[in-house]
Amino acid sequence: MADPLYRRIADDLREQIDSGKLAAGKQLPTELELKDKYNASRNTVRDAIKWVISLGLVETRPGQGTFVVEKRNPYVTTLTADPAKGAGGDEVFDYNLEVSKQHRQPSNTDPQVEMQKATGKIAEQLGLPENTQVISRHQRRFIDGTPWSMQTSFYPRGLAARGADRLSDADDIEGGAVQYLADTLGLKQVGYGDLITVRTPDMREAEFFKLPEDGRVAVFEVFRTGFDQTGTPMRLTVTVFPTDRNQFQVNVGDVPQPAPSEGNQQS
Amino acid sequence: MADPLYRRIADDLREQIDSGKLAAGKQLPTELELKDKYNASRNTVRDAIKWVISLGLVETRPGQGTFVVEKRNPYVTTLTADPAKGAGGDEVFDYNLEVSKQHRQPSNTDPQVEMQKATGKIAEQLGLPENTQVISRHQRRFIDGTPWSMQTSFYPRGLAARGADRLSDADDIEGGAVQYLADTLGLKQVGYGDLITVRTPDMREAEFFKLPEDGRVAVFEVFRTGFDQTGTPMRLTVTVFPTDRNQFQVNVGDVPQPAPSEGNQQS
DNA sequence: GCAAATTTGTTCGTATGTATT
DNA sequence: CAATACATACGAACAAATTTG
Repeated sequence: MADPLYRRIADDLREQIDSGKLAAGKQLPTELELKDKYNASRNTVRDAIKWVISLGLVETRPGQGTFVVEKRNPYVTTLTADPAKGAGGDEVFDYNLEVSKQHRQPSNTDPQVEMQKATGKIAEQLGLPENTQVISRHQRRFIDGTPWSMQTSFYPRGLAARGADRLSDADDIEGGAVQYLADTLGLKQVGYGDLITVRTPDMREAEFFKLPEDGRVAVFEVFRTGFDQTGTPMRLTVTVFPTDRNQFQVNVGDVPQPAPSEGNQQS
Repeated sequence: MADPLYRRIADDLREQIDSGKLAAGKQLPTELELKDKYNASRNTVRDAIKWVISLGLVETRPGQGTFVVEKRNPYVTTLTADPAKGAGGDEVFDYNLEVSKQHRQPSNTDPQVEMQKATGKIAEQLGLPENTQVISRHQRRFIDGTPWSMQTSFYPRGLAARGADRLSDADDIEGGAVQYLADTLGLKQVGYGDLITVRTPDMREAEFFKLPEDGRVAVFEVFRTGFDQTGTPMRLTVTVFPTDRNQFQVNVGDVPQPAPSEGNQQS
């Protein structure tokens, strides 16, 4: 019991939440009530609450109170493409299809297209010199109306110059960009590599996903590099997903059909 | 300037770190110095520091000061097995091999073997009724001496009864458990599925990985379910990795040899 | 090895501001 | 508009960890 007071209070709150005595969505006693209950000052009680906030167990709403966080129903993205569709089909199409299969309603914004200079990681993954012009296509996606992911695809600008000019259009590309590149330039994506990382969200991401500004909810950042038949990177897709509502599935070899995780709930 | 004072101070500190004016590993001014610099109280300065801590930019060390965090060199785990080795070879062997390839020194503890009752997710993934006896084999791994992952594999107890009794031994299984099961029982792992999730670490994990106790550094939890030739789950491996020093690579189709990310550094 | 100085950690009190009901 | 509840801010004192002389 050498632990500081605010930690002991926090541990007691945590125990009540873990045991289900304080159910998800329920309101905790107010700061003033807790102050009396634990014979502590209001500041100490607030320190205890900050601790359990940091553990991701509760959240405070100004003027309302402190509430036990509700677990979200995670959406599972399968990174290993269905062989039937070839390696890494259309992102948007796949996405809408997969989400529907989990009986949830997908939607997405129109692509926002920009010309940019490739820097750092983008140039590196695409195998281009720094500051080469690239086409950037950005899209935001929702599931059942809640923001789910932000995606930006980068293509070497040379592809548009060589005839794939619709890459620069701010419209969805029917059948997907990969199929379009195969049709117009004979450029086939024969494989891709995904690099999965986790970091704190930046301000734009926190705003879009409605995450707390202090970065306590991390985001996945997935870098997908697609390769053509010559082994050259043909595109890089960077997708950001909040870790509190997303999971990934990777299947290798023979995996029985109803994948072990489907429309599930986290422990 | 409607922003509260502690946020303005925090933003100023953040800017100095992002711009490199405060380099990684360097010490920030002390709380008393910052208090003078910003004409704020010590408590307000401390609130500002707590904010940048939450953003993962700095850390405080009692008695020493506040320091800009050093980025870790991430270790990249490839989840899609090399086809040459068959689907999902030996975990330990693969691990040591892969780590060596990234020119870093792997090590791991001896397995800690226990008999347990399958509950919740474990029973579900293994396709067993709740409270069925399972063999649990737990191991901890290090890279260059720093703790890197905690892994627990669960096998239906029936496998040991049917002749694979070394599953219950607290020793490394030469050539890997998957190979051992193939040799003794003719049970071949023909495929596996990985489910990648992120959550806050529990106390044991925080202690082992030396993570801050308040859960601001999340962990990956990867569930790997292995299937035999009949499509039956033969084992479940749950591995926990801190997100601040781990990344995952998934390759599908033809991906050129020097994988795009190798011994790299995060942006 | 110890004592002093430095620096962050904990706890209280108090006052006022802002958001919501 | 009033009441309630969390947010911001300051001041103060003592504790604990670490470094330094």
